Amino acid sequence: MEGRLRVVYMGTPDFAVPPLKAMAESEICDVVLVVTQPDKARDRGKHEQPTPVKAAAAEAGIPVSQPVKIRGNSEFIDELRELAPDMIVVAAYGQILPPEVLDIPRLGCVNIHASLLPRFRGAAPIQHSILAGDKETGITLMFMAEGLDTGDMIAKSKVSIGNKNADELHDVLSEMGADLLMEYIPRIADGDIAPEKQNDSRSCYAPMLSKRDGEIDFSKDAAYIDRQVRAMGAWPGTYTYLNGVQMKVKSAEVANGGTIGNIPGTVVSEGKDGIIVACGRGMVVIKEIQMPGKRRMTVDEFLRGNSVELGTILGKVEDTDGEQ
RNA sequence: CGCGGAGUGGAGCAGUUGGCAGCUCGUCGGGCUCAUAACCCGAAGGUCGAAGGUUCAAGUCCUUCCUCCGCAA
Repeated sequence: MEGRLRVVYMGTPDFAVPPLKAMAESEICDVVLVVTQPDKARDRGKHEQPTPVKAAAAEAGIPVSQPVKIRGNSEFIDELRELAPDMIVVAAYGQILPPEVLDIPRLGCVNIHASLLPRFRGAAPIQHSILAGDKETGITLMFMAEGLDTGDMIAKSKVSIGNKNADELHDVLSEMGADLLMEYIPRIADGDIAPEKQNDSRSCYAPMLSKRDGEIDFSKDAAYIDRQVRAMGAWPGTYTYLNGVQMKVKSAEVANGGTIGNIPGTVVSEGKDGIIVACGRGMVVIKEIQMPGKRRMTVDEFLRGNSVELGTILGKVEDTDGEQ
């Protein structure tokens, strides 16, 4: 390949930061513009905060653009066209790119997706791969098409899931994404690739998660709850209710023994190792929790100053709360 | 100025209408026991987040500030 590639980078959350940094430090391309979602008022205090990608771009001295909406925004699309990028690289940007944008770069639009496509197209592939109980997941580098994560695949990189939670997997995948991207940028420029179509019949979706996806249903299988706790990670996090008060479950796993006969959610044992709770099938031991206004702590710590009666049933108190 | 909770020995908590600062666990010492995360006896360890104010007297009431956290996004 000849000279440096002109690249426009689109991304928003932490996941998209390592690839941006890798490109910014690279000799093979110039990131001429970073596109990220508009700042939003978030967190306690409600102050507007830059997206992680914006912060990283600022540090690297790269100009940033934050269109509220790209589709139908001819002004912004013209701007992109004038930049004449060789390639647009996208990682968890948060907006669907319209066809006019996909056609702009000479070498195409390349997306870094955190799953082994065609499995788990969509917004939350990492979480869903854990929740589904998959043994492995990975990164797929692909060309973007009009559909949601349906484009031709350029390369994949795999990782075993094991007992990793979503946060750990996120960090690993994010770095893998950066590595895979840097490995393939020159090859894409030289045409040294063999894009592969996705087998649509084997695809499935990983829809965006909501807060409610974090509520534990103890009537489920203990193994499922174990996966749920790992899948939800820092956000949305898993929770249940202890005597009517929300209790975040930060860490839990399947407990040995398969006692039956208890109502799901019943606390059957408590001690240094955690609180053991009956599930629809099997039991889980809750090891780390967080109560409102309190910091995250181990169950051992919690029990020093609080007591949980055996037989207490965890879960939402049935009352007039007519929300569903 | 989005709503709200919390800062008390190493850890987690209690502390009533202001009146000697407590509990559980841990730590250290000793004892019992074939033995133990068990049990018994004893000890150390706290400027009660910071500063100011009210009071004979403030962990407790008032003011300001700092830190942590839940909801909401």
